[in-house]
Amino acid sequence: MESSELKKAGLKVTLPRLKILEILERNPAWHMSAEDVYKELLSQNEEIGLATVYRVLTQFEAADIVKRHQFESGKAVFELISKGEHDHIVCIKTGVVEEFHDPIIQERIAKIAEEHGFDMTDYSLVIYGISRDTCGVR
Amino acid sequence: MESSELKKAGLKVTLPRLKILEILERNPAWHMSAEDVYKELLSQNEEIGLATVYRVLTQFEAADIVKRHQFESGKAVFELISKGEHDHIVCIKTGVVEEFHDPIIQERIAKIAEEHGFDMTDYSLVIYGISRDTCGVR
DNA sequence: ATTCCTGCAAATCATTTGCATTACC
DNA sequence: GGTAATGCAAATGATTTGCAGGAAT
Repeated sequence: MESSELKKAGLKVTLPRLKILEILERNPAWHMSAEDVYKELLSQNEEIGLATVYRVLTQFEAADIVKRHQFESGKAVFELISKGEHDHIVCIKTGVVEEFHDPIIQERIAKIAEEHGFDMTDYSLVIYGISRDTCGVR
Repeated sequence: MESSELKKAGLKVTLPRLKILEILERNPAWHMSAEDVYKELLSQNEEIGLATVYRVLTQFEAADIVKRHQFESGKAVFELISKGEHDHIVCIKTGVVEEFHDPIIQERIAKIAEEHGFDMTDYSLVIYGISRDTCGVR
């Protein structure tokens, strides 16, 4: 049950938090903005304010339940952390997001941080391009 | 002379544009936000509005004179493109930005884009961490 | 002269916050 | 019942835009 995840994070189990968690789990492929989550709630006739969505997502981030990404679009998107580490490749036309994982890159990144005398806390790698599949060919 | 760069981009040669270009060139190590540039202008007693700074930086971006980066800080930072390609390593305590360049990573990135059927237009790689040098040890 | 550029103030967008009310344990 | 969470509206911070006046070619 999902409520245990919330308790473990020291968050009271409330309807908004459960609903938002459920929406994120139902959209495994998609990286959702706060607005996206809010619209989804509206379409389910849930009376949850946008401010609450922001608050909950921020709490989830602090609790390592979701990860916040800043792609080029200006608005932050969130995804569940549950699935293992991965990076992103984003279509600049359609917004489609795919994921990848490359041990060679990760190893190099760790080495570079070390060489620069940094204790790495995180990194962000996003490839931007045009998906030949979904954008038709030219 | 810098004015040729502006003309080539189809931009009229004006005082604000020259001043901003000069400031970016004088701060080679630093990645400046619009606000940073604006403050620097003020300290030089230049009567240039913040809106103009934003407009000029956006035009420079479109003309491939500068690159816009969205680090985690919430505000965009800009740097001259002139220097070759490089990626960034950012100290989350001090905001210090260092640069690096790794052909192995770039090669892998190109390959990954290819494998996913993307025509890569760009990518963004930022390492976050704590700089042992500038943050003292603990 | 014409067209493009600038400054200012007001507008917009994403996100955050204050406060009175409500829901959990 | 008491504390923490929510909804709403107003506040904030970064960036953009409308418009009238000014500069560059």
